[in-house]
Amino acid sequence: MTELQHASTDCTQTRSRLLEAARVVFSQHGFQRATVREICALADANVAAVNYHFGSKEELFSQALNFNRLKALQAASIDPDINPEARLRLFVRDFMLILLDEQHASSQCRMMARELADPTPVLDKIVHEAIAPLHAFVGRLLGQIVIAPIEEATLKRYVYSLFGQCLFYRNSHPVLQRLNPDLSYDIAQIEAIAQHISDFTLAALNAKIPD
Amino acid sequence: MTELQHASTDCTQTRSRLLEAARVVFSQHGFQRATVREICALADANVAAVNYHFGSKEELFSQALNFNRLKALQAASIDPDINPEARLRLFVRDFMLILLDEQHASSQCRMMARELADPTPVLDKIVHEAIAPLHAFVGRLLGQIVIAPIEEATLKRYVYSLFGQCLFYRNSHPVLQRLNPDLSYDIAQIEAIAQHISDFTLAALNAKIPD
DNA sequence: TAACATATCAAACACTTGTTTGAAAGTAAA
DNA sequence: TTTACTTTCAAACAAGTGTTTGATATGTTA
Repeated sequence: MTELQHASTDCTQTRSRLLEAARVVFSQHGFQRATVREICALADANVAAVNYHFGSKEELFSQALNFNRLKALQAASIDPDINPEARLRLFVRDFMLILLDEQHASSQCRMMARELADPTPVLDKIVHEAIAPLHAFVGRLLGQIVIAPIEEATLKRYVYSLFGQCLFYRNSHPVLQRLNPDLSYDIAQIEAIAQHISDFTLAALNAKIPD
Repeated sequence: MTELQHASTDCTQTRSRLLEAARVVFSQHGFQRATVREICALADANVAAVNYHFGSKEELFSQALNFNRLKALQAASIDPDINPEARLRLFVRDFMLILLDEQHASSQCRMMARELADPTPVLDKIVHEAIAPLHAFVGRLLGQIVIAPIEEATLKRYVYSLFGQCLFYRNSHPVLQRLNPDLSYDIAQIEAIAQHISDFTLAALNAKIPD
């Protein structure tokens, strides 16, 4: 059986069930805490299935990663007919939906966010294929908003300030949950958060102009 | 031997060596990945020492926590003789030094920051004793800067925006390291980061006034 | 010194983890 | 059907983990 057949015929049912289960479990517990046994249980497969189909837990994680949604996000915020400020608002809104909306079936991206603070061997791939382009994209976007010429290093700090605000809601979620116990995000709340971040960031950027 | 003696006599040498080693190892690897064996090796003690002196790894972690530095930070930024904006700048500077300066012997605080995204049984204690007061403190500070009356929820989002920017440099450190491989922070760089965050935040807050 | 509590240690325990194995079941072509 | 190959499975493996144990040292007190 060739590679191509291996990837398309229905003998891959278990394989794709594993991938989907992996995304759920990894995004919930992170690479380290997620166990092969839990993934296999969710996929209704034998414990040995992961190593048979993927070779290792790490390779399963790597193949479960999917950056399509992040790429689509950038494509959607690139329309030249709308001004940069509005494009930023669109971007932040979609980004926060990816990060926070559990219904949004974007566990492929959420499983990524968990690993940023806790290096796994796959982090190099994540940074190279997803984060670096994303930072470059946001850098260009912010560069169009701040009209005055600014140094590359300064622009970088703006990018960090924006991502810092966004990622806080995901990274510090366990803390926020304890600070107000009835926390849960519906779409309206996520959009409100996104609007705050956009307002806050745009206000800071625009105030830079007079300098 | 009473409890009091137990805490003061020199028979506690091993005990305090364990506490110090725990702070180093926990702040480096986090609670989950840190191993009792590594802590004991660093403390030059037997593996059984942790359970003999503390009962469990978790209790060792709990006792190794120390919020004094965070409390001192708040006390230093409360001087009423300087205006709120300058107090904010002081706070952010000290906070970033705690978060980023490896020399600064503040591993007690850094070991805390690692756990925020990855709940351990001790997170409740951390949130209750350290983070909640810290958020409240920064909330009051920001409230003095934004003169116009704002809702409690809005103020909260300002606090999140500030902490998000600060914590980003710690939480996303593995990512930043890969984005520019020659990354390392000396005091001047940390102060530059702190200044950016303060500038960015104050610009955003001041721009809010006309609304 | 003798008796006693405390502290240290090597070894083992109990458990979880990712992974491997070898047999059984399923599938498709000859 | 027979043959060859793929997939599944229960069981075991190997390594790492926090913890416990029982003996041995150490220090204190009577």
